[in-house]
Parts: sequence; structure tokens; C-alpha cells
Amino acid sequence: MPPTSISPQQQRTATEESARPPAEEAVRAGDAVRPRAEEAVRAGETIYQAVRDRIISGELRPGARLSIPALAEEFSVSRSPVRDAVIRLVQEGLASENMNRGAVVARISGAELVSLYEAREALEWAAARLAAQRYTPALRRTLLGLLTAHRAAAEAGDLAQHLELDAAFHREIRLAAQSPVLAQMLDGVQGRVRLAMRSTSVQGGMLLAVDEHQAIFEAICAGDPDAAAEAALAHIRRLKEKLHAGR
Amino acid sequence: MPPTSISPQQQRTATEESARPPAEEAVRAGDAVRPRAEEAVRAGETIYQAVRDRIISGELRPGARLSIPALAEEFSVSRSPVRDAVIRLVQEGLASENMNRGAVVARISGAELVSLYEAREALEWAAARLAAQRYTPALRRTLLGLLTAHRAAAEAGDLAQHLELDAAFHREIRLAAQSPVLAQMLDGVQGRVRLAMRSTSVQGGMLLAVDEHQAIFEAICAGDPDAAAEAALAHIRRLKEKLHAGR
DNA sequence: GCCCCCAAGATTGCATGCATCTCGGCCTAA
DNA sequence: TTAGGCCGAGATGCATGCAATCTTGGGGGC
Repeated sequence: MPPTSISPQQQRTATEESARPPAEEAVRAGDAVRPRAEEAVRAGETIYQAVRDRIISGELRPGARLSIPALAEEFSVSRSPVRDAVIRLVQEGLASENMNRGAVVARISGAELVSLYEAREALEWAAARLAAQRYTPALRRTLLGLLTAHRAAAEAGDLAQHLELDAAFHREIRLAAQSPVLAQMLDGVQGRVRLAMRSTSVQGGMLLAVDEHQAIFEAICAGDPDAAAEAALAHIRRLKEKLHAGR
Repeated sequence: MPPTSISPQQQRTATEESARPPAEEAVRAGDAVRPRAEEAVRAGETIYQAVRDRIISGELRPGARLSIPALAEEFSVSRSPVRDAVIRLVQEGLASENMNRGAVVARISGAELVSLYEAREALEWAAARLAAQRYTPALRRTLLGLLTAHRAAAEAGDLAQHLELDAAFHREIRLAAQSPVLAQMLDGVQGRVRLAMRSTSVQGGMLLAVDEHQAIFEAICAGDPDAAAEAALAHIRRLKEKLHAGR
């Protein structure tokens, strides 16, 4: 299939690949007047999501150019929706741009990474507290499953699985906190942290991370917000201090 | 003067008001080859700032339409930079949009306001801690000046001054924290909180706020991060609980 | 009288044109 | 050889065109 392709959804100038299917326009008889196109998502939204995924997954490294014409051609759209997407990525801090020189995937400096962790400390602290306050047995089951899998992965030394399950654990907690603003901020921080990790590869302590997660888990299940918050804080703070050391 | 006017800076299609100054092009002799136009800011940036100010200042109420053609005409630019600005405002949470129906100034629901305060609790908690760690005498002087003026305003019952000085106090602390990510998040939260206050007018406790600020101030000046964080937390938490009550 | 349908007007989202800007390579001069 | 400036290719930021969609008010059907 072609590299990627946005649902046409509207606007078919038919400049190239004209030869449009002649009478295909009429929908098969019996159909409703308009299938309504389920959701009708904007092209700009699709591109935003796609490029964001590439940045966070590491497919696009820090410093990589986000060329608007190139992306436009790749997604088979004009430059407008691509521009919209890039603007959003810049606003989000995942890309940075210089006047008249386009945007590049952001390079997270050491100082900014520390700042990110300072923010993350506070946010995870709050999220764990709220999660403990809003504890449900379903949460316990979910977290327990993640923890078990995580410990197995850590003992096996599976780094990819570790990263995946670590992120999943934190994601569950911020979902359980049921605070959309907190969750959105943590999402943003998480994305930028992952981006930064492409540059400064500070990893390790997989089993220690599992133990700390377990402490958070136990405090949440005990319905002890203060203990949960403290455990989360200690966990993130340790990661932050590893950054200082790893510098 | 015309309502607003973006620095032309580039692009002069010369559709209207053509009659361009003929030989004015050549700079006065002796000048550098190019004055470089100081900063050369984008039109979209100017519009973003302007509309953002209007939203936060309350000139544009929640629910007000952000009509792209109307704004384009007002600022005497095309729709493109206006579109860019609106996209950024939506991304920031100050506006919301429905597919094919444009954007409106965001209506912050009660639930979202609570969530905003949950996040603000955490962020102010962290900012006060960092400010205490990074204490300098200059910070002491600045905060002391603000506190004195704030107390006077509160005793005089000057609501506008109270709001102004309250915001200034918190701004100083998040500057003193020297954590760009934290500061940016607090900015975003603060903007949306102000927006929400347009709908749910819960105010009061000016003198109490001053007292709480003083407690934060004293802890910071004492170089006690834990006490500063706790004082800030208590301050925001009280405001949050007033929301619950005021509902 | 009330409701549904529909057409006009306005607006959105995307496509595209265009002037300016930046950057790389090449040429000239020291 | 190296420093410095000129030129061209490509990209950016803004302007504008256009089809599809949404909104709104009035007319016809019940």
C-alpha cells in the first residue's frame, strides 16, 4: 500500500491521478443517503497523531527535521494540515522551530530534563494520592497483573518489556486518579521524557523500579493516600537523582 | 489608528493601498546593509498572544466564538495566521472546537476546575519547595514588597488589586523555582483557572490568602523546603475546597 | 397552528500561489 | 590555501481559492 494515506473525506481537486471513477459517485442503491463517514476525522489530526507517535517511539530522533513539504507528500495531502500538526507539536514541546527555518524534533537539554522530572515528581505524587482515594478492586486487579508481568520481565532482563510495563503502570495510576488535567500533563511530561531518553541513555535498576511500584501499589490498595503519594514521590525522585548522577 | 495592525514584515501583495513609496526602499546612506528588523515576529504569534490575552482578561467570555474570518479582518491579515493561533489556543485548552463548526472560548466545567486545582496543588507544592531551595535575598525583598502591598489591598477590600497581587506572588515563586516546565504548566493552569472564574464566581478570604502567603514566604525565607511546600499545599487546598463548597 | 424540509449564506478545512528567507556551493580576491 | 561574498535551490509564512459542511429562516405539508 502507499506509504500512508489520509481518508479523502473532502476536497478532491483531482489535479493528478485524475481519471476519477466515472459513475462510482452514486452510492450503491439501498444505502442511506449519506453513510455519514463514521467519525470524519481531520487530516491534520491524523498527521499530528502519526508524527507524534514517530517522535515518541524514537523513529524520529531529536534534531530531525520536520519538513512540511516532505510530510505533505508522504501523507498525500497539502501543506496546510501538516503545518497545523507541526504547530501543535511545537506547542506541546515535542518540536522546536526557528523563524523561517522550520521545525525539528526537540532536543531536550539536561537542565530541561531535570525540570521535567521536577514536574513529574509533583504530578505523580498527586496522581498516586488521588488513585488511593479513588481505589477500587478493579484497579487492584489491573495493577497486580501489571506488577507480576513487570517483575517477570525485570528478572528476565527484558528492557523493552520493562519500559513498556513501567509506562503502563504509571498510565493506570493516572487513569485511576480521574483527573483529566493531571493526566494530560503527565502524558505531556512522559512524552518529553521519552524523547530526552533518546539522547541521554540513563537506564537501569529495573528490579528496583518494580519494588518501588509495588510499594505504591500496596499503599494505594491500603487506601492510604499519604503513603501512596510518598511512595510515588520517592520513586520519581530516585529516577531524577539518577539523572544527576548519570550526567 | 486602525483597530490593530500586524507589522507587515513580509508579504505585500499590494492588492489594496498599493501606491507603495517609490524610492523609499533604499535606506538612508550610512546605515548598515540591513537593520535586520530587530525581532521579526510572526503574525500568527502576535494574534495568538492578543487573543490569549483577551480570553484570560475576560474580554472574551467562555462560549464566545473565535471566528476566523472576523479575527482576520480585525487584525488585517489573512485567515492563515489566525488559524494557526486558534489551533494553539485549542491545544492549550483555552478554546475548544467541534469539527466543521469552529472554535469557541472554552467553558471550564466544575469537574475540570476541580481537576485544575488538583494539578495546581501539586505544582505549587513543588514550586514552593524549589523556591525555598533556591532562596536568595533578592527573592525575599521582592516577596516582602508584594506581601506588604497585598495586605494593604486586602485590608482596603480592593478586589482587583488583591487578584493582581495574589497572581504576582505566585508568579514570583514559580520564577524563583527556576524550573521551566513547572513554570509553564503553572502558567497554563493559571490561565484556565482565571477563565473558569468567569463562570463560577467564587471569591473571598482575601486576608486569609495574605496570611497563607505570609506562611509560604516565611518558610521560603527560612530555607525550609518541606515547610514551604506544605504551606503552599495548604493554601491551594483551601482554595480547592472552597470550590467544592461554593458549587 | 405545528413540524419538517430545503435553500441561501456563512464558515470550515484543505489546496495552492507567491514573496521572502535561509543555507549550501561556487567564484573571486588576498 | 583560505576568507569572504554572490547566487540558486528549497523551504517558510502568509494570501487566497474552493468544495463540503453547518446554520438559519421561510415555505409547504399535515
